[in-house]
Amino acid sequence: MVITPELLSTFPILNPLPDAILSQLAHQSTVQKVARRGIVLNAGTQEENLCFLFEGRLQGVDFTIDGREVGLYFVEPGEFCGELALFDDGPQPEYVIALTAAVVVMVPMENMRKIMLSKPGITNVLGAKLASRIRQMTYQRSLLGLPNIPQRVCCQLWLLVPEADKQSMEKSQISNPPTHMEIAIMLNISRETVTRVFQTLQNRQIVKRDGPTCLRVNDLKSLEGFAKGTQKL
Amino acid sequence: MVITPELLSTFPILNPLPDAILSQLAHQSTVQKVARRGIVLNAGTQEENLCFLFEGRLQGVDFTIDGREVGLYFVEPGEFCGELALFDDGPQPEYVIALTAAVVVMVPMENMRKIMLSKPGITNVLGAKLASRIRQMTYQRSLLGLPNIPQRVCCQLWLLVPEADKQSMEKSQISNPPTHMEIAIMLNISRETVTRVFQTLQNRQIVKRDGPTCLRVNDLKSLEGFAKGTQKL
DNA sequence: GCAGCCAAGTGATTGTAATCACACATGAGG
DNA sequence: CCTCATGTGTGATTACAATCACTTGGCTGC
Repeated sequence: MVITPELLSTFPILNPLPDAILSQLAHQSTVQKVARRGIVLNAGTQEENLCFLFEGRLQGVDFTIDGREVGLYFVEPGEFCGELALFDDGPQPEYVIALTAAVVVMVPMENMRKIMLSKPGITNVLGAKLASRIRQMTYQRSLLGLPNIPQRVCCQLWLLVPEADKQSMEKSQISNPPTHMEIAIMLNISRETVTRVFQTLQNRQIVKRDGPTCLRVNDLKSLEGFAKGTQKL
Repeated sequence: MVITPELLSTFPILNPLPDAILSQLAHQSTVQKVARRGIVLNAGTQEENLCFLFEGRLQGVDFTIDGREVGLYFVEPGEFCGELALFDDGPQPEYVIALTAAVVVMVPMENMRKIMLSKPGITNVLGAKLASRIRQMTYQRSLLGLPNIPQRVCCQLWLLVPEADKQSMEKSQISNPPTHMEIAIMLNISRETVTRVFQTLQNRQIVKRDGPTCLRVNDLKSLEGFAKGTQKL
């Protein structure tokens, strides 16, 4: 598969760049197909690529001292990851793995850094990205503080509901939902516990599995209630 | 108390700035004494000051949906906080409170932003600061993944040991250590549990209280062992 | 078509930290 | 000096999620 400037410009952060730079970047970048569970970015080493997600879903993961997996964040199509080194030349602190088969565009860090230097606008956008990452991590940390585990799960589920559907409060659906295990490591709970919460939600017709690639949310109101803590599961 | 350019230049990030800019900043900034438990930065609103810590120790804290306090990070003298809005103009996501009586220098966000624009070097340093914050949060998140609670406490304690002393592996001390409660909210555990771990450490002569403002660490090796998980408490 | 693998479902058991309800110590401030 | 607030120490009890040990179900690839 060949990388066109048009393809690059589908990524919000690259979109404002002039065509000349985009086509240059397009030449230097590579497309990679990653299998489910495949490693996209390695921890510990200095990454030489910025990773743009075209299709699929990624997850940033870390490990505890005793080897347990810890889930940090999800990456959705149109987003990118691995940008930390752009700012401090340090090693990538966490792994990024593919939760589904995914297509990513790898843009060499060096080229990106040059663009950053010449285009303050891009620096600002990248800075804003770091800032939003911190906001997200702060929120995720506050989730971990919830002593009520089912509520924690509902909050995470609520986060996965598309923003558009949250307004209308009609039925919604989550495509390619993370596995129970993937949710479990994000929330610091066991896989079985996630399963049991899902069982309860299904019994109450709040969510419903629709094949392996889709989770229907039939009762957004209730889900929100459990997430916000106004109703107890 | 009056702010001199010299005082500002004691902060590593401001140090490289030319004297002219420093004296300008000095005029625009204010010193504030904050009482223990006093609020330094408010969450939810857009902060108009960058906050440099001169003396004391601060803590970034957030709250869960159900109102529990969550500890995010500590701020040590020479460091600063509240820099998120510089990048995305968003609201401050977390509170910053004083753990001890503290002296802070408040630098108006607007002025700092101007300097950022004119001095790419400063932008880089600020970007690096965000990056290091993400690294710190990632590490802290991995701590929360530890199922062994005493180990979690020891890790946090180990983090508070001055870097210099970690090399020599001699006795060390932590001045103005956080209270048990402050540690508890960082680690998502109860205050009593922290107390009990400290009891065990004291019984084994690994740490020892030396007045309310100092915690002596007599056996760094053991503490490290517990933190890394090579020994069990 | 079957083997093998991974995700998910489920019951039984257990450990362990949260919680509650105190007591005590210390220091600040009127 | 006494009071109050705050931090710490401690036992008893309990709840609740982790863990273990399975089974089931669906998909993939040979």
